[in-house]
Amino acid sequence: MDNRESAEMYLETIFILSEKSDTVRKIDISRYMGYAKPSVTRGISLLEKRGLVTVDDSGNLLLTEEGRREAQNIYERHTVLTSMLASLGVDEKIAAEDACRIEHYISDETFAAIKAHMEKYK
Amino acid sequence: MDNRESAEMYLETIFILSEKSDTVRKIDISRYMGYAKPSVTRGISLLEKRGLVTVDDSGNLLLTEEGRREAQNIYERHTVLTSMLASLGVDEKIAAEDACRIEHYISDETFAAIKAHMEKYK
DNA sequence: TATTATAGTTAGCAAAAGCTAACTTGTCAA
DNA sequence: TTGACAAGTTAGCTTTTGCTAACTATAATA
Repeated sequence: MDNRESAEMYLETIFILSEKSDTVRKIDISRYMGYAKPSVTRGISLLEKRGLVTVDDSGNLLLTEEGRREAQNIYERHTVLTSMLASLGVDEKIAAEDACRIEHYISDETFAAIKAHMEKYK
Repeated sequence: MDNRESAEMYLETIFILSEKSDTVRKIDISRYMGYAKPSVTRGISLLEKRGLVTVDDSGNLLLTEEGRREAQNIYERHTVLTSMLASLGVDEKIAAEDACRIEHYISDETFAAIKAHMEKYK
């Protein structure tokens, strides 16, 4: 959770699954990400400690306000980067895969520049 | 050395230092990367095992043909990505830092698309 | 009620890649 | 020749983040 890729992927996954269903449990994360249950247990508990996620009595995951903000940021990076790559002619699937990796590594400044560029030319 | 970022950074560093000086030792890598000597000892030995680097009797590092090819690839990614970001208006220094991170994570296809795009508009 | 399935946890392993402490070795100067 | 510094190695620690094995607890079903 130091280079934050892992934490960001958990957040993004919670966010994505929340859009599709009104309840998201750890097992859903586990299946979606292809991770073993104990990995998810720990991953989520780290997010809880950071105040980004809460878990209610029924085991439903909820993003806190800060968690939601972060998740949305990452998801936006994902979509903008994917469409940027696709606009360069990269195959849609590969574009999404690459976006999914680099979304964690670019600075705010770089992302802002890419986003501005995409808005200008769309 | 699994997501290959680390190995690629060692290769790239050897390549860059080779351009500036005709001998490159582990201590030079250590200073350039800001890593402790034992980290470099291990990093380089993994590259040796993979046949990407050799070390001569005087302790000079030499890229093998394959090592050189890989190092050059990464370095090219670095330069192309940096100028791509710079062309979007990202500050030169930040562009280089970001390029240095994402150069390890984009697919060949994506890199080819970016490179083609840059060549077209330069 | 007893059984079984599902969700989740605990304990502990593994790999990668950084680190420090402390050692060896070789070279060069006094 | 001796002493000291510089380069490199060895041993072993640390963190992150995946994993499996085995457990618990809850809920549904026979």
